[in-house]
Amino acid sequence: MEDQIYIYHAEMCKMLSHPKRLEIINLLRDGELNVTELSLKLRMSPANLSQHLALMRERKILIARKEGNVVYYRLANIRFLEAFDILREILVEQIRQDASLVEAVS
Amino acid sequence: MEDQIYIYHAEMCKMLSHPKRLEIINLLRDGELNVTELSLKLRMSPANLSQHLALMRERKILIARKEGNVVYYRLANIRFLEAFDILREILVEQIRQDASLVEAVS
DNA sequence: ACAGTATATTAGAATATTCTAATATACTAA
DNA sequence: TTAGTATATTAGAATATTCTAATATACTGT
Repeated sequence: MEDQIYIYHAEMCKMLSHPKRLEIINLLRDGELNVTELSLKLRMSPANLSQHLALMRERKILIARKEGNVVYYRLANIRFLEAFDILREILVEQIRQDASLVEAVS
Repeated sequence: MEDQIYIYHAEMCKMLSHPKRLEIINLLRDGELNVTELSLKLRMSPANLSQHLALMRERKILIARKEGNVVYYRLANIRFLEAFDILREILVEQIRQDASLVEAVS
């Protein structure tokens, strides 16, 4: 079924549909970080973070590497950053347009 | 708040997180289509389609143009297709890798 | 004004997602 | 072996999303 590819595609997008998961992707832009480091930077509990990381691991957005007691995460594919960046650019453009609309009215 | 941009970004991704909405974006790749046309191609009820279109309009992913009785939709920004295409490429790559893994094992 | 067509909206049930809190597992070092 | 640290898992309540079915609105042609 051709439909199936859209279902997979949507599932991948779902993984990008949470502010903290997006922030995780952005934090891992320059390389790997462990769970404690991520937890501090994201200002969220390790338990909750761990749930998001598990999802992203399952959907092959992240790869985990265990070293002793510590688990390091990195992006499974650098191209996720391309998609991330394009969407953010579109967003910034839209916000800018909305702002200048408000300008024009006031 | 810097967090706010991640929230907007996630909301945009949410709009891409449904198979039918992704198919809508792909169908509008080459220009506009009206609701009846979309409804036929997507094999979904006009009522349900209309709900998805409304969401995508609100989030400025689509633009509607009314001509008499008929409403034509088009992409608000062609760059959504760039994001769409990159994610699909990543996906196809992943599926291909999984397939060759199955090969290797069997 | 009326019937027919195109699209939109609403209500509400079914399902999915997300969080917090509690508990479990894996490892390290004393 | 025991205590401490890092990470993961589970249960379950709160919230959000999605669908179907019914109804509403807007327009066209007669």
